[in-house]
This record gives sequence, structure tokens and C-alpha cells, in this order.
Amino acid sequence: MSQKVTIATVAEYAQVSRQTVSNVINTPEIVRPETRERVRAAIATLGYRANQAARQMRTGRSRLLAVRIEPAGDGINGSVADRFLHGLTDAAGAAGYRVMLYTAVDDNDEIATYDDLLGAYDLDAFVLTGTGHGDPRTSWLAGRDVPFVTFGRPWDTPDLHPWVDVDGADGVAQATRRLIATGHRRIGFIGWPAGSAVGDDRRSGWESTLTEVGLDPRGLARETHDGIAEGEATARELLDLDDPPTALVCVSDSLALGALRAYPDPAGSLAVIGFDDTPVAAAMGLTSVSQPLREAAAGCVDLMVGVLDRAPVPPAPLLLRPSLVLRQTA
Amino acid sequence: MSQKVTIATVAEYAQVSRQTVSNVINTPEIVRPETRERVRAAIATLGYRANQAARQMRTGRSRLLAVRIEPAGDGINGSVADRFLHGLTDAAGAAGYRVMLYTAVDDNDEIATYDDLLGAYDLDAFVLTGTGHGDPRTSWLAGRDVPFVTFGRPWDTPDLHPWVDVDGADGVAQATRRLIATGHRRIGFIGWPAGSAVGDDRRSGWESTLTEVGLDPRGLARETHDGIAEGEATARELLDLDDPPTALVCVSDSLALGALRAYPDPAGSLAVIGFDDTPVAAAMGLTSVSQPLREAAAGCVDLMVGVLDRAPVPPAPLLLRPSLVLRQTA
DNA sequence: TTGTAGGCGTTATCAA
DNA sequence: TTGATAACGCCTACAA
Repeated sequence: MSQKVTIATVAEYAQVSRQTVSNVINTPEIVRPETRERVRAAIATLGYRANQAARQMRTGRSRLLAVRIEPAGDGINGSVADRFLHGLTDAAGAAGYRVMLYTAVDDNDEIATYDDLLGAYDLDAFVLTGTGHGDPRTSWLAGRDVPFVTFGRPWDTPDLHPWVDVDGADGVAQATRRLIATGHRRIGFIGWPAGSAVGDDRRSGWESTLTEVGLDPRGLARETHDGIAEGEATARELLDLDDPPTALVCVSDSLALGALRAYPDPAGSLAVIGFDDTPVAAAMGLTSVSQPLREAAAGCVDLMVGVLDRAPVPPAPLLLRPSLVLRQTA
Repeated sequence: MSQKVTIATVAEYAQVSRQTVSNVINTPEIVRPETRERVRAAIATLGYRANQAARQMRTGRSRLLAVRIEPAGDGINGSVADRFLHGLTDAAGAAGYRVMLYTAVDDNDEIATYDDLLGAYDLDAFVLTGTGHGDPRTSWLAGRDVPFVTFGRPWDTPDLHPWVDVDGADGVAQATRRLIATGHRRIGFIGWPAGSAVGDDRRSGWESTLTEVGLDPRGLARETHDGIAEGEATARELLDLDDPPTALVCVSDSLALGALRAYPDPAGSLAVIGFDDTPVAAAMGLTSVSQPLREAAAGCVDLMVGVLDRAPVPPAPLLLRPSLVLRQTA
């Protein structure tokens, strides 16, 4: 590696003072165009890059944001996190920020990590994913004025902080309408146990859509934990009804894949739609609701930059609309 | 947030000089035990955390390592990257390092990013994944003495840098032996086009195992690009042979899932084994070769710490053994 | 418009 | 064993 290029190297090369170089970088408009160009040429020639550590010491800003990487879990829905992360890294990079990763086993552990990260690296902001009811993390961060954005609505205390989310109810409504449009009248729903904010929201999209068009949702919803086996068992329950559904909307792809297994005839007429458009769904031909994760990540970065760079006007939240990816199962 | 706690705050609180506090942190053995404890108590009480930016300015080390996050791709195999990343973040954290993410569209873009990252953040090391033949990235990094570790063998120039890898040939051999043990004699292989280092390695495990036990591999291997549809078509080809295989080993889960589709009877007797133990495999009951990604990530961190902290003795590479996860398909 | 001085928090050097 | 001093690279304030 060539010798370290500092602002002094550039200054010398361009025959100006260090301060002028700094000005060219930070407030170019106050430098005479002629000088500015000379300095810029020097920067390019020497391959100068401002040292973030030194800059951070002066400005207190690290241009670093942190996001938690979660264990794959059942894995099927894990790819959501992966795609979000990639989008976030891209968008952050475009805005001049870098993404730092951390892991945590639970909320308390995560809060301890905030403390660490903040103390050691002076992180500019955090991006939280998967907020739930009464999230202790948001109150901790808000309590210390640490900038953060959540991917996921603040379900209890709306608008205390910037957030981006995908309208799950709308996604499920799209799925339901698709089934109605293709002739189904008995449309069931397999959801997560009541109390999960995301799950309840998605279910509401099914219920309201049926009600709107005059169909009766009663008796056609079931709750279960996530998983293939659970989806299969629950779908069987519904199919065993006296007047069974001919189509199922599921709150996740895992449950949807299970539901597909419940119907013995592979060419059968049970329509199934999942949620998240995971790779498995694509592989299996499962119609599914797709979240615009790239846009969501970009939105998080926009909001964050808004909070960090601009006036203290809390940026407006962003609720994105998912889309339905049609495949073979509906 | 309470006032910023610096080394000076601690020094004052513990009635010592800043330097003594620094010594307690970095070279505790040279500080009198009595003083040491007093300083440690002060650190704990005040919640002091060394500022990395300042430390970096002095030492030139950032305790940061960078890894590329790749787009999900076909997604099925994407979860491999995800699990590796999680393990890496965990292991790095335990060793006092943090992981920074970056994206790149190709090798040149990635090299440009190295330059950026090195200049701006003084990264301590890079972790590269998925090395191929004649990888330009490794030569660039090696050329500037930037420490790095690869997850993936240097296929051309062995041992020029530390690496961790999983023995793909062994994994496929395990799969092949399993099929032989369960009575199969005609065992086919669906691989990637020759020339991909990883793919060729895996195929060799199949070929050598068959040969060892006196079975004939000839005519039973096919090459195709990755994908469900490709797997299905290729499997059909093999099943259409005069003397078709009764079992297939596939170089990836995607191909294996496709192969499963080729056999019309769901309860059929075509045994199939995939590679990577992706969530989809788990969901579909596909027997698959599982890479010890957590261990691989930990190994990368170990090697990196070795390079950074210790004598310039190049650490020994680490070749891990995968395991076969038995499910319904074999 | 450009240059000079000082300090951000830390650690290496050297003196006490 | 402990403490004073300087320096890492940058930016802000102020002076020229």
C-alpha cells in the first residue's frame, strides 16, 4: 500500500493549506473555482480519502449505522432479513453510510449491545427490524436521544419515531381479492396466534375483504405457530369442515407450504396463497405476497438521513404496498 | 445519555493519570494490583468504553472487518450466506471485532470498494467468500499487504493466504456412501458445468466413492446450471436412460428439488440427496449435505485474529467436514 | 479566499 | 509503578 495520504499530503501537492483542502471537501462553494479544481485534481491523483476516525473525533459523527442480524430461524422466512440487509447496505452506501452488524439473543442483550456500540463506535443510528408491542428497545433508544428508524410500525405508540413498514393487511387483501376474482367463495385463513401485531394486521386484511364483498369469514380462520407441519395440520382441520374452504390465505409461506401438503391431489383444486415470497415459494410455485424489501430498506436510509442531516422535523413514516406474485397455486 | 465518559473522567475518578487508565486497559500486568482494581472499579462505575475512533488514530487499527453481502440470487442457496454472516458476526464480536457490510456488483467493483473502505475506515481485515479460479480480489489484497481470510480454498495458488473451507468432495462422498448402504447400485450425479472449482470438487467425491467400491460412474453424471427447472430436466434425462439410476446425488438443493419433481410418483423410489441443507430442503424433507457454517465463520475469525495479533506465522488453513442430514428422500 | 491554532480521545515514549 | 508530553488526521473558529 502506498504511503498514507492525509489532508496534508494533498495540501502540499496542491500548494495550498490543509484548511483549503478541508474546505474543498466540506464547503466547496467558499473556495475559488480555480483553487478548488487544483485541489480536486490533487485528491484524485493521490487517491486521498478522508480518514473517518479523525473526522469522527472532530464531528462526533461516524457515518455508521448498525443493524441486527438474526439467526436464520426456521429459515424459510429468514431470506426476508437477508434481502432487507442487502438493500440497506446498498442504500446506506449510496448515502455515504456504512452498515455495521451485531447479534443479540434477546431484547436486553440487544440493549446492552446498543450501549457498547454507542460507547465504542459512536454509531450515528440504529435500524431495528421486527418491532412488537411494547418494544423495550425503542424506549431505551428514544430515552437517550439515539437516532433510530424501525422497519415495522410502532404498534403501541404511533409516530414517536420514524418508521417504514409494509402494509400486510393490504397484501392479504390483495390475495383474498385474487381468490374471489377466480371464483372462490369459501376462503379460509391460517394465521398466527392472536397478539402478534404483524399477524393480527395481516388477518384483518382477509376478514375485511370478505366482509366487504358480502362473504362470511366466520369459522374459516385458524391460528397456529409458524411451520410446515403446523400449516398442514391446520389446513386439514379446515378441509374437514362440513363446508370446507376451496382456498386458503396463509400468513406465511411456511404455513402455506404445509397447507399445500394437506391436499392429497397435487393437481387439486385447493388454492393457496402465502406471504413473503420466499425462495421456497418461488421454487414450489406458490403464489405469495411479496414485500418491497429493497424499497423498505431505502426508505429506512432516507428517513435516517433525514433525522441525522436535517432539521429536527420528524420525517413522515412510510407505509409500502406489497404486491401479489402469481404462480401456480392461485 | 449521560455525559461522555473519557479516559480522563476515569482517571480523575480513580485518582490516577490517564496513562495509568490506559495501561490498565491495554497492559494490566504492569500496573500495581491495588491501582488496577481501583481503576477497574471506576471504569465499571462510570460505564467507560474506549472510543474506537481515538484508539484507531493512535494504533492504526480499527477492530473492524468487512464482508460482502451478496444479493439473494435464486435465493435457495442464499441462506448459506446468511448463516455464515451470522456466525461471523458472533465470532467476531467475541473476539472484540465488529463486522462491516458492503455490496459489490462484480470483482472490479469490489476491489474499488476495498480501496474506499481501507482509506476511509482503516479496516483491519476482509473476509472473502466464494473464491474462484484466478480470483483478482485475492491478488489485489495480497499485493497491498491487506490482511484477509477467505471462506473457500485458493484453488490455484494454495496457501498464499489463510483460508477456511468445507470439504465438498467429502460431503458428496458421504451422500454417495449412504445411497450405497441403502442398496443403490446405479447412482447418478447432477453437477454444475465443469470449471467451477466448487462444483468439480464435489463431483469428485461422487466419482471416487463409486470407483472405490467397484461401481461404474460412467454415463451417470450430467452438468447443468443451477435451478429447479434445470434439475428436473436433467433428472429426466438420466431417468430416461436404458439402465436408469435409482438414486441421484446433486451438487445443490435447487437441483435436487428439481430432480424430485422428475419422478412422478411422490412415494416413489428415486432417492435424492442435495447439498447445503437449505431451509427449503428441510421443508421438503430433502436429505442434504450440511456445511458447518458456524464453525467455518468462527474459523475465519480465528485465522484473522491470528494474522492481526500474532507473529507473522501464516496460520494453517482449516478444512471442515460437512455432515449428512438424513430426511425422507434418502 | 486562504492560512493558523487548537483540540477531539487515545496510546507510545520517555522521564520521574 | 506512575505520570507528563506529543502525536495520530481532521475540522471549527478565528485571523490575515
